[in-house]
Amino acid sequence: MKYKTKQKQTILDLFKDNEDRHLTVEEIKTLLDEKGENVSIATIYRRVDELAQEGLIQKIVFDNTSKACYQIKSHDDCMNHFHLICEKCGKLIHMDCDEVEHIVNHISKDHNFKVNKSRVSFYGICEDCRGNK
Amino acid sequence: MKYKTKQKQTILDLFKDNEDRHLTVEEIKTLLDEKGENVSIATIYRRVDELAQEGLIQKIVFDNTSKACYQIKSHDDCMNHFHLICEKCGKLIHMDCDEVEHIVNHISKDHNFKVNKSRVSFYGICEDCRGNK
DNA sequence: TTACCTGCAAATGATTTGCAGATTT
DNA sequence: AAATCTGCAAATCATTTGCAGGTAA
Repeated sequence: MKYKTKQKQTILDLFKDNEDRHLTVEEIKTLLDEKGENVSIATIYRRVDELAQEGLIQKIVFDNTSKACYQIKSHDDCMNHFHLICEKCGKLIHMDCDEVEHIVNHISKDHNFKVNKSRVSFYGICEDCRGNK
Repeated sequence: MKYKTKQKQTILDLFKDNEDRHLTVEEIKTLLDEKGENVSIATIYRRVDELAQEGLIQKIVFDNTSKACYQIKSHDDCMNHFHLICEKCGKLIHMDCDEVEHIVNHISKDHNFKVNKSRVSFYGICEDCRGNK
């Protein structure tokens, strides 16, 4: 991180405190406001974009929304990380699994494509909602 | 399709003529204009949304853009369909593969989640660009 | 005839940008 | 001091909506 400001650090810290969550820019704003850390929306957009460029967080846009989400990248990244999105209750389940790794190997070997990051989302009905039917 | 208008049919036909492509609303507009079929942007948004609701086409938003894409759904759908997106040249490769099917089975069985549709994208460097380096 | 459509132009929502002053290196 | 930042307000871009006719069932 060549340039470091209080605001940028504040934003990054928030991601560290929310390792397992996706945050929209608006959620970031609200969470920071609640902590008494006031960072303007424009700055959040700018820093979040930069953090994504620097590879510290990852940008994700789901098909059923118009807002971008951001999430901190851990060393194992999204390489073995799935999203299960319930179409009924909207719940987002993070699922860690070896299956993606298998695919990545397959793609590298059989399709000669070097994978840097992945996005794997499944839309459907979650356990709870299946029960409730 | 309970209600059918010339415009809606025109749009659906365009998707049929472009089975293998993702189209943005703007691309649809341009392609229709070129064919002398004038459908307003607002109508395209409305019909494309409806077609997606009806399950005839599918909405996709990639992480590196702010525009939604739409693509016709074939009977085998996106259940065994991957996206490989080259971060260097921007190329989008469609890849049909059994691997997704394996995962879907795994999710249903081991995670008790009924999958209706999937979104599997890998970002990285394609064969051509690997060679060019 | 009634329900739903169309195009247009105005409205909305998310994101970006220009600018003047502040902070980091 | 120079580079890059910040907040604010205005601008932009994609998408949505209200309305006054038009078309499909």
